[in-house]
Amino acid sequence: MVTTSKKSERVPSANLNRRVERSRHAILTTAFELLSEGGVASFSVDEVARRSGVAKTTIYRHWPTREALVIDACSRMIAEQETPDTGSLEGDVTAILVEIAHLLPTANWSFVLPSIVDTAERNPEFAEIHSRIQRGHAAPLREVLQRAVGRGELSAHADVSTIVAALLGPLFYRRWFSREPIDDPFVKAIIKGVLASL
Amino acid sequence: MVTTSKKSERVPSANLNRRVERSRHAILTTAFELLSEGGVASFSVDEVARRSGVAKTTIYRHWPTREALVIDACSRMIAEQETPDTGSLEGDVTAILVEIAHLLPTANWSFVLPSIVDTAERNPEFAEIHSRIQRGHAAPLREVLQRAVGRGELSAHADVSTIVAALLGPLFYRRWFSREPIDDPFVKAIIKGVLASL
DNA sequence: ATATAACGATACGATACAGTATCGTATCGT
DNA sequence: ACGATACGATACTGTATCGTATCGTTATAT
Repeated sequence: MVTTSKKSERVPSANLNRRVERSRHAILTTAFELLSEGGVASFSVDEVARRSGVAKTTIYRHWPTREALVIDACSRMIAEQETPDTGSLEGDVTAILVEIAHLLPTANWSFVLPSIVDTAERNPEFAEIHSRIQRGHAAPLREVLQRAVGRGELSAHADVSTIVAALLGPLFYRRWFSREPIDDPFVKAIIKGVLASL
Repeated sequence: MVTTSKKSERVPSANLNRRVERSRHAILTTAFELLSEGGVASFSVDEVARRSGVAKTTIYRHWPTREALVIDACSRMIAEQETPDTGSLEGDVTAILVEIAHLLPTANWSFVLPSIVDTAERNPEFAEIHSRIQRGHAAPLREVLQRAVGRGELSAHADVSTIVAALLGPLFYRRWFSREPIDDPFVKAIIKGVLASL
């Protein structure tokens, strides 16, 4: 996105303007907020302009279409999660799932994700974003599982994808489908069940 | 919805008109189709009128608002599923999950459900519909689990809700989140894992 | 055969939204 | 200080939608 040029001395601003940065930030922040509240469907450029105080003209100076802005805002919603290293598979998995269980009812992205999933059902661009978000969620689990294989704690034949689904699936199910609370006993029961059957 | 009156002889039509029935059916069929294609957000009464050939005026004679029509159409999307009785818990659970695994990538409701989930996140009426759909999905599982408890095949202390989440969660996860195929080996692996840890 | 109810066609008002155009002003880098 | 650039305000076009109003036509039950 950053303009690169061979003759960097005549470029108006090698590092972006402060004003531009301010505008973009204000717009994106409001876009986040709006997405969290109403999802992708009810997102409108006019409303972003109203709330952010930035003129609609300026928004269209930075993003060519509404679609582009929504996609940009969604892309920055990917939850970066740290990968724990407790030494044991059970410890790692527990740390990850407890963290997710804590985020699921509160984090902003958990309110927007259904909207993205829905849109992704018919829109390839959103399918791509969704895929990236998804990989982000599963990445720490995949890593600790691979490590467990390396330590010999887990069979090299174990199907990591299946285990991830068995661990994350029930939590996601409770958040968006059965809408039951995701408390500690539940998380522990899921972990115990999955690890016991390996 | 059916009009009941004490003086049934003076009522214009005790059993509804054929015309009314035809109109309602044409409208609902088109509404289904439209929902399957674009979800709740992109659903419009004008489009239903265009496709069904039924005048918009007529649609509003039967449903007071767009909202009411969408809700009615969604309500009829609940998948009725039969409860198997193979004699063993594993047999019953397998029958149910294989059936769901087969429906998930194909059934109409699977394309609309994300949209309903998303809408339910902010709209109580849709939350209610979603809840009914959800109970419908889980009902057969709950029943065979209860039966297993009755037979002594399953401890009376077993947490049925947790087991349902452990079984359905991974399948739903693959359909809408990781978007991986839900093949027979996967389903079997999930069932084996859950039942083994009881 | 006829009255009643349902229907179709069309037009309408109100609102929301995407995206563009214009023009004057404020801010930035130098 | 000054020129380039970004910004704000406003207005505008075009479209989509909801929901209503009107009125003539058709199907229905009896």
